[in-house]
Amino acid sequence: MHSAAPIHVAEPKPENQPRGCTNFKLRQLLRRVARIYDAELASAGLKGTQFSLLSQLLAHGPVQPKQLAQLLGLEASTLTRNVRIVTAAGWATQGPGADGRSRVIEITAAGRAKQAEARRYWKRAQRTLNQQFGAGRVARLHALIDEGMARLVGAAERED
Amino acid sequence: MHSAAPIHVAEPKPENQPRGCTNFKLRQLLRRVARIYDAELASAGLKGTQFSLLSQLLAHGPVQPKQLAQLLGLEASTLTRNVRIVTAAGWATQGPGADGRSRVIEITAAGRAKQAEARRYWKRAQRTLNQQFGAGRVARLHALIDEGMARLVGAAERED
DNA sequence: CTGCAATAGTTGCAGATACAATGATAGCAC
DNA sequence: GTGCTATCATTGTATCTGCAACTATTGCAG
Repeated sequence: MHSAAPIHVAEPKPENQPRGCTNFKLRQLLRRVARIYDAELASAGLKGTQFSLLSQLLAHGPVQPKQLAQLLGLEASTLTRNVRIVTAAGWATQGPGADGRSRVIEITAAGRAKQAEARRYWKRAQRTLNQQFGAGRVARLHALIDEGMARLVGAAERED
Repeated sequence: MHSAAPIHVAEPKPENQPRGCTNFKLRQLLRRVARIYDAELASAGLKGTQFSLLSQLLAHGPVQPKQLAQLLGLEASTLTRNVRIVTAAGWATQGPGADGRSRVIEITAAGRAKQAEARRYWKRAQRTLNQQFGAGRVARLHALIDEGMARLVGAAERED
């Protein structure tokens, strides 16, 4: 795509020179995938991002916003707003941190219950995706993402 | 399917039971990747999505919103708003369609110029990604997405 | 022709996301 | 202890996204 003139005659070997826009392809895929998860998670009244947030809070215990943002790979400003939503729903609380500037975010009992409830629907969504996308492909996709993300993170850190 | 290529390594046969949340992983990756593209495209005053939209308009000529939404894999309502932005910028126009309900969207001369300008920055972004993520990995990612998307689309169509 | 279902697009609402700017502290040099 | 700088969080602004509801047309059955 993204070619003014789509004249590529024969598919060149998909080897070391990627064709097309990775950003666009990823975006398209994410939209489809997110739809599957959101459709299931809606039964628990959650969005995929909120489920991820609660899961991360559950796994890491009380945590500082900055650290949580890093765990989720989000901008701090985005995290502020995402946390506000789950806090308003009563699934998490925000208290003062050790430091006067900082805060501590913690999952509540209601949050744990909601995460547990949603987890069932999440599993259904993951099963649906595995079945439609192909379980082997999903596994290879995960591996590719894990490898590539590590490199992107490394490159970004070297920039600082 | 990249089996026609020289066998580099014996794929360490990934498990057929993927671990982790595909939705979350994709989201994380997209955020990092989009950042690379958006940083470059900002030099042309464009976002990645806008570049995709212009490129699609360029490649397909005057097109109906519904069809354009399908090409981009977007909801019709999302397309309405995205088109509004590029229209406001003077990069596209919306006229009445053959049908009284429908419309026709078309790229303008300014839009072509902008896309051409942005294309240079897009290339830089893609090169940066290839270099950081690994060109081979990007190629494999594309292949995986292409295969998987076809299956997701097929499954979605069977649901209607 | 009338009424009703189907189709195309838009709007209302909610949320996700980032960058830039701002506020509020904290740390440190002197 | 005063002032500069670094750190952490939030707010302002803009965009992207989808679902549900609504509007405007069209097509068609009766």
